[in-house]
Amino acid sequence: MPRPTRESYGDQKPPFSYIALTAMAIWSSPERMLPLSEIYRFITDRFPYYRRNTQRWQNSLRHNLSFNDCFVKVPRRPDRPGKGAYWTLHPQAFDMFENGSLLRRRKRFKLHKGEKDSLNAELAALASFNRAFLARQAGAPGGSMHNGSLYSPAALCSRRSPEPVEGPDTAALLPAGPRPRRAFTIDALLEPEPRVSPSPPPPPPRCPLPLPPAPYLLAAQRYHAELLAGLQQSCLPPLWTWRDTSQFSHYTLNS
DNA sequence: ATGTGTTTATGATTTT
DNA sequence: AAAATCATAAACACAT
Repeated sequence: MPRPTRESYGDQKPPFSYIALTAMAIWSSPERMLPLSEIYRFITDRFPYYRRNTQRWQNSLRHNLSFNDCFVKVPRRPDRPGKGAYWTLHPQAFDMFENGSLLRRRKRFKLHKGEKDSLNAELAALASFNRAFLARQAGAPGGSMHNGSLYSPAALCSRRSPEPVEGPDTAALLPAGPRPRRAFTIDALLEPEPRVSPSPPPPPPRCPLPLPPAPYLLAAQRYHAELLAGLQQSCLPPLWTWRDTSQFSHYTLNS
């Protein structure tokens, strides 16, 4: 029998759409979000078919990322420099595949105008937020950061900001859902955390400085934490589980 | 220059 | 048959 483990499809094209492949990649990552290059890598690592043809399928993949509302482009955290943005799945997009099987998509995921606008406002706010952070950081000497989870204490939050951080201050919420979410505005993010969840499991430990703790950095981290919380809440009971890529039936929700 | 993203267009395939 | 989904190409902007 054809060895059933490891890179099973060989040179055959796997029966997954690009949307499915991308969803796998994103969902297999610990943070549920990946930059483009790592999505590529996930696919080529597991499916030899895609080791050739590059340029072709990668173009298609990029097309899918920007065209489909189920994929959300999240700006990089300023303390995580790198090439592109991160891509994640929209919290409401988990029922895209019927029964959770990645083989065939059940319904198209399309956001309505208002929802899309809200989300875009959020992301734009975060982007300008990050820009302001970086600008400020550039203006302040001293702190040579870059070291894993740097929390460069000084160097930020020094004097008045030379440029008024101004982003869309629409009180945008991640659309709909019974999910209680905090408004994502710069002001809201800069405020002290209003006790989000009973168990605060922020992997990056917050610095307990009461007064001037790198507000931008904290806010960006807070944003990511909330995004993750939203994702996990949406899909927690059924988590992606697959042991191996050898059988597509393993690519199901909750198995 | 190259990697990322966005967008429009066209044809194939699948679902209903 | 019509509609939805999917694949591919291609033009373009933007940033590094």
